[in-house]
Parts: sequence; structure tokens; C-alpha cells
Amino acid sequence: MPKKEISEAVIKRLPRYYRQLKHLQEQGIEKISSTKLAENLNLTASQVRQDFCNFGGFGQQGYGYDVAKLKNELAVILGLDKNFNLIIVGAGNMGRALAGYKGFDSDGFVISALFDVVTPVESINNIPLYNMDSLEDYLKNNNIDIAIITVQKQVAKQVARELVDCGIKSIWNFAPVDLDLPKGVVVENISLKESLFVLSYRSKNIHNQDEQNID
Amino acid sequence: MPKKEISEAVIKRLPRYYRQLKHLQEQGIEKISSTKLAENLNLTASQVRQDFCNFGGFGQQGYGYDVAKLKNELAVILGLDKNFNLIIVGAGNMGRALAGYKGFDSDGFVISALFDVVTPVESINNIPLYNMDSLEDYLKNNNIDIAIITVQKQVAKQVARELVDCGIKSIWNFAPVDLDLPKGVVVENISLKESLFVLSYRSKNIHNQDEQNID
DNA sequence: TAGATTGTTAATCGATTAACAATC
DNA sequence: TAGATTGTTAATCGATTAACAATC
Repeated sequence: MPKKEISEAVIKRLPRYYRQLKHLQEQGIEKISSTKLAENLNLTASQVRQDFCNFGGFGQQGYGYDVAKLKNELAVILGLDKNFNLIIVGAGNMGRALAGYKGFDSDGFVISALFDVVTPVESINNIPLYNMDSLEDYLKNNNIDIAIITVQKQVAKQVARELVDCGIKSIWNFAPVDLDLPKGVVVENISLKESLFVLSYRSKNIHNQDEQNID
Repeated sequence: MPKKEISEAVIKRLPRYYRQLKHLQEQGIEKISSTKLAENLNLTASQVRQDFCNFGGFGQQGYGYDVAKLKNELAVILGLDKNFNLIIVGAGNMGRALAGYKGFDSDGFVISALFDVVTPVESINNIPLYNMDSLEDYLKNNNIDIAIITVQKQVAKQVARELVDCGIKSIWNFAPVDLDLPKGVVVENISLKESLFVLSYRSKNIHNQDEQNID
């Protein structure tokens, strides 16, 4: 329900707020001011208030923000109040690692199947592994919200096309290629090498070390 | 050797240029204009020229940019002209996946060892797995440029401290915590959950789909 | 030479920061 | 009530875009 267009910069900060709020809640902290929250995340208080103001503002003058309430509001904004069914296409190193990661479930992200061209085992970490041939049928018969692409870059575009043709609207892409997808399909890229290259750059140019943990 | 301070936005685009240049080179394309390059990466020609101008400018009026030359310049800027020795701390799903990934070597990133508190095997993918106890000694006796943190979030800060104490200056952090590190230590975070949450947000708010593949 | 395209300066746009009235 | 802190408007800063002279 954002009124104006929310900027990319704000969107990227939302998960960080959410994580911090969760952390505060675990510590039993019930209220927080924009100043404190900003401090924790290396932001400014103005930025924090502006960000929340985009969505209506969830605080109380003279008090601050109720941690539990703000966390819940952020969960709704991020869409974490519902469950997601995911599949992984590509059962290589990364695909198997994601299949084995236990932390997604608690936020409502459930991985229901893996697909690959080779299927040496029947399941990985209790998640069934199917042949790519059955992808279309599977997507027809199951309600999948997000497809994770962990195939090699050479076939990533083709796989993305296939997924979109089968009605997938959200793609989490780990392949180092720009998938240009039709309107209405959203994509989020994890580019390990780009991240590593940025680290390499920073290693070379050690300065402006004042601002840390920005991304 | 950047004259002015290079902005974060520019730095994040550098690996994307590099990847694109590599791709063009593989296709046998020898020259490219800022307009074309911008098109390929969903940027503007001005942005492309400004970005390169930050580092001196590598083009030629009336011609454009020599693909091989520009690629090499970017490699130097990113620090990819030298080799890096890496270790992985945390041999869980992600640590093992990274150890198994074959793509880092070609860019000079060599993973030389894994560390964990449990060592059920001697090596993973031909990379030796050592006990955490021997971390300090190992770092003393080997020239390690980058440490990858793939331990659980509960111990990530402690591990980071240990690494920094042993002289590590660059950390690639996969744990979902903000490591606040002393000046002179650089960090780059890969936050899977934050990325997934952004995807979730976008799934909810399907609009402004005009600009794709931005990150 | 004429055409193309860079490097770079100036203009614009948008995000961050500052300020403060509203109000709990 | 007095103190604290938000929500929101205005000011500032920086990044993107536009423009064009330089030049290959």
C-alpha cells in the first residue's frame, strides 16, 4: 500500500530493519527510538523516520517505536505474513546448499522440490529431486511462488524462459547472467563473483573505512 | 589511483562492466561505444562515460572503447590482476558449496583451506579441512588475503574478531550479522535472507517493472 | 574533411539530512 | 505540565542526466 513509489534504496533497507527488530525482540527490548535504531544500523535518525513515513509511520511521538508492532508492520510490508513455496532449479553446489539451509522455513519460505538434468539421488535433505523433464508438469500441479535458479550460466536464460512460460512470476537468480524477463516477472540476483570483486576492490583501496556494513 | 572518492554506486557497477566486457570479448567483439554498453547493462551512456572518467577514461573519441583494453583496465581497478589466497571458516552447507565452486580460480581467487569445529573428513573437494584450533597457526604460516565467514550467526562476530586478531584485512561475510570491524579491515556481506526478502517485497508490489536487472 | 563518440562541465533530479511543529 | 520523540516539510548534498567542445 505504498502511496508514492518507494525507492530502491529504501526497499534494500527494509530487511535490515526487520532483522534488527527481530534481534531487539529476542533481547526483550520493547521500544526503540529512531536515533537508537539508526545507530544500530549505521543510518541517520532522519533516514529511519523518513523510511517508515513512506509506509504511514508506525511510531508514537514522545515514545518511539514499539518493537513488536514495528516488526509486524515490516513483516507485512515485506510480504512475510504469508508462506511461499519455492523450487530450486539446478542441484549443483549452490542448489544443494540452499536445499540444506534450515533458516528459510522460519520466515515462511518452503522449498518443495529440486530439479536437475541429472538425478543421482531421489532427494536432498528430504526435498525430492526430479528430472528437468517433469518441471512443467510439476509447476502445473503445484502452486509455486518463487523459483530459484542455480544452474550454470550457459543455460540460465533458457531455464528462466521455461519457468516464466510455466507461469513463474518471481525468480531468485544465482546465475551470473542478466535475465531479461517480461514485465510482471520480478527477479532478484545474488551475484557471488560481483560481490567478491567489490571486496577485492575495497581491499586495494582501503580508505573511507568510516562507514561500514552498509550493504 | 582514483583521484576523487569513488562512490559506492560506481564501485558496484564495476564488476558488471567487467563481466559484460568479458562476455563481449568471448563473442569476438573488439570495440564498443558507451551507448551500446549502457544498453547492455540498463544504464545510460552518460553514466558509463562518467564512471570510466572517474578512473581517467579509457576510450577514444570518435571510436569508442577497445574491449580488451577496457577489460584489462577494469581488472586492474578491481585488483584482479593479482592472485588472492582465501580460507573458508565454517564448513556447513554454504562453506562446502563455495569450496566446491570451480569458477573462482579463473579470476585468481584460490581457496586454500576450510576450518570448522568438527572435521568429519580430511578434505572437501581437495581443499583440506582443519580444526578451528589450528586457525591461528595456519594464518601465521600462510599468506591469506581474504577470509570467508560461513559459520552460524551466533559465532560469526567471535570468528571475525579472531580472524582480525590474526591479521586478516578482508572478510567476505555470509553470516546474517553486522560485523563491526576496526578501521583498515574491509568487509563485503552476502545476505541471502535480505535478498530473498527484497524479492518477496517485489513480488507483492509488482510495478515499476520497467527497470530490470539493476542489481 | 565529415562523422562519430569520447571526456567533462553544467543542469537536473532524487535521496539524505536538518529542522521543527505536532503530540504523546 | 515538561520532556521526548515522531511525522513531515524544507534545505542540502550527491548522483544521474544532458549538453557540447575536443578530437580521433
